[in-house]
Amino acid sequence: MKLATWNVNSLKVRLPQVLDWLATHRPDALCLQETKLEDVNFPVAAIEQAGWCVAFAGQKTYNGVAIVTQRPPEAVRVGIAGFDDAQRRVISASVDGVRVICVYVPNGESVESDKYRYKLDWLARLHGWLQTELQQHPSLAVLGDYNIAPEDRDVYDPAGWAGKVLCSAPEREAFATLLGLGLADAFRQFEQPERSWSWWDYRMNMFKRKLGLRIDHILLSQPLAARLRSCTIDSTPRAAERPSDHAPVVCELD
DNA sequence: ATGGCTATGTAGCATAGA
Repeated sequence: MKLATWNVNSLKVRLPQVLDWLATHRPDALCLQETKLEDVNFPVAAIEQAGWCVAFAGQKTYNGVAIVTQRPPEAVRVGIAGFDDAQRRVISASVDGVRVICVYVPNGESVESDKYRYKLDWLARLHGWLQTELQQHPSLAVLGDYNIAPEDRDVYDPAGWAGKVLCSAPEREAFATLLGLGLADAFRQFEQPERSWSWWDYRMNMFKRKLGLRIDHILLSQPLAARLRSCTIDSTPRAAERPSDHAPVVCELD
């Protein structure tokens, strides 16, 4: 079984790249973030004509999440239960016995921003909800753009980013608290190349200079972690014409 | 060099991303 996540930064712009990537990699589920499309404008027909199923929850201009699957997704839910969030950042579905949760964690803007407070509150609500979800769904995968670089080795310039949004201690503690639920960071279950990133700023030729952050993650509950065989970041789409600033992260399970 | 790109909404720039 293959699971993946990709912040596409506008599905309207990136749809051809997404369809190409799906055809090449044939995941059982691909979680998308930042679709930036209202549901009425979501390209359901194009995705279904390519042979895929899709569940989605979007809004105008910002945010928006989706799960593309080979087989019809079951028990689709939008959002975090008990949290009336106007921003479309979470969608979940059951796929072949696995509960797949697609998350787009708030960016936070800067540690001084109100958006940073929202981010930390949002992460606390995610944590509380996942606790109950894990009880109901032992085989649980949480994939998405977490907007957190968990450790200094996930940052091209740890000293320069120290204490900044994406790297601040409260954010890293929130991430560690998610791992404390018994979830494993799939990427770190293996030896990986040093300086592995999932996001590169569009500016200053950061991709060509190999300067980025690892902020997109796949977290797996223990039953799924026991089936984990690989986890990689596919940086090839980042080198394409008009790329997303994020790369897909992929894991394979027995 | 607190800029630098890219996308959206909407019609010359503002907001947001990270």
